[in-house]
Amino acid sequence: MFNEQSATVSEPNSGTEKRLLEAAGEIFAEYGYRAATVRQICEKAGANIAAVNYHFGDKEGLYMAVLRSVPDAHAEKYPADYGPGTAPEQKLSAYIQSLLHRVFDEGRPGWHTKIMAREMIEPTRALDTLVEEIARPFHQELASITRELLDSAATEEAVRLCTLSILSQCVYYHHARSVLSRLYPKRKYGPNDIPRLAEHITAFSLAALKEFAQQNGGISE
Amino acid sequence: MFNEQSATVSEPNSGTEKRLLEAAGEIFAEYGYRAATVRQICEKAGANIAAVNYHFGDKEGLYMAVLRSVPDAHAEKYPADYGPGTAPEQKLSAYIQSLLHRVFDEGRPGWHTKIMAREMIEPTRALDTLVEEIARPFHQELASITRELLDSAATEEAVRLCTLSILSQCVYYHHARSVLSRLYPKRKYGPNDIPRLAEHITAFSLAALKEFAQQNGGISE
DNA sequence: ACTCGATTCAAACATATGTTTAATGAACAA
DNA sequence: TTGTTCATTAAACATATGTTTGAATCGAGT
Repeated sequence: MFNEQSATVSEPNSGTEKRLLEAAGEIFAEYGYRAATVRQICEKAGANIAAVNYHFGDKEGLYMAVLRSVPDAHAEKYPADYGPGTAPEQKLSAYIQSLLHRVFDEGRPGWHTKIMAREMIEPTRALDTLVEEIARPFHQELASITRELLDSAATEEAVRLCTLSILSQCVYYHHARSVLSRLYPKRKYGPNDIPRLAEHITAFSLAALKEFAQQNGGISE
Repeated sequence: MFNEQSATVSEPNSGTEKRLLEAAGEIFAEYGYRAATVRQICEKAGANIAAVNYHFGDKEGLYMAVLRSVPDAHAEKYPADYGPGTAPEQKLSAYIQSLLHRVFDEGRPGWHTKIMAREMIEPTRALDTLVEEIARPFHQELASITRELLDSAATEEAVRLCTLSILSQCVYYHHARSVLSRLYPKRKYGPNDIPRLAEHITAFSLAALKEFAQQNGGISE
């Protein structure tokens, strides 16, 4: 068995573990679990090839550790800081802006988004954890905002569909960025466009929700 | 060099090529270019391992041939059949339904959607071809509908953003299906839900577009 | 029946990659 | 000092996978 202690309990090691996690985060996010190689990761971390197996058992152990190691670096970096008395319209705007920042972030919090995007297409055993710890609270937060904006008589299913409609618009610019950059080479759809995109998505979604609210919860079946 | 003739010109071969293309389409769509193995493909096609290299040069040649071999099997299977006099609202509805069918299709036309989804996350050299031959006409078709629904004074950029907003909702249920099935295990979001999803997306998008049209083209900057 | 090109086949080859192993070093306690 | 434990290292190992090779097989034309 490998050194399981140091993976969970922080110890005064020589930092190899930390460097390994850091390097693995970048590599996994950029190349995906399968395409990323332990040699690549170890080289970037300045560690020996056997370091991964020694510290994390195997490649999958390292992957899981990476996901566990970032208990959500995003929330503190791009907080959707609305108070309890804020109007739901402003909450939505803040939420969308925050999510777009997260989506376009290239640094550490960006890992989660990129890795999640890959897990969607090519799920690994880590997906269950990711869904429960990250996706579900994220969905629920937006769902509560949507519920406020819809009529109180709105079905849970209507709330859910609208939530997904809003969410999909935000993540699309990340998912489809390789296609968009080829379709519209002049428009970059990069981090600089966040304000413009956020404004559009917010207006688009608010308009739809307002209309639905007037219709008493929209397509309640 | 390999037998390049038979890859382009149809000849009375013993069908190995055709079976190879068929098998490769499924495997590539399911596992992605990288994870798919030529042994897997050859086994499914009932061909020898060397068949791929003989008929297509290498694995990438087979991949390209697969993409080239389906000049769009979808259009004939799920036509968005609206005439020239149709109201734009109905065009949008038909377009969304058609796209959802395409997205959820498991058979041959479904290849394109699945492969495109993978190319978005992990682009190969085939992406440029895919974008020009498939994504661009598809985007433009929806853009023309959006343009009709928006005010005539709408910016091209506004049209583009709204088009992407609509498109994103449709593809999201495919992209995120692994996450959605875990988030809401009771709701399947499978082929059976196409009518419901289409109705929601159409209503959501139409409501937003109507509002934008009243505002004279929405967020024209 | 024979020939020749195209096709198929089993086997080998080369490489990439995750993993293991045995040796070495470093820090520290007895 | 000596011995023990943890960490690191280079090398080897096992496997998977794309590709190549040379022989065998098939089919059409003469």
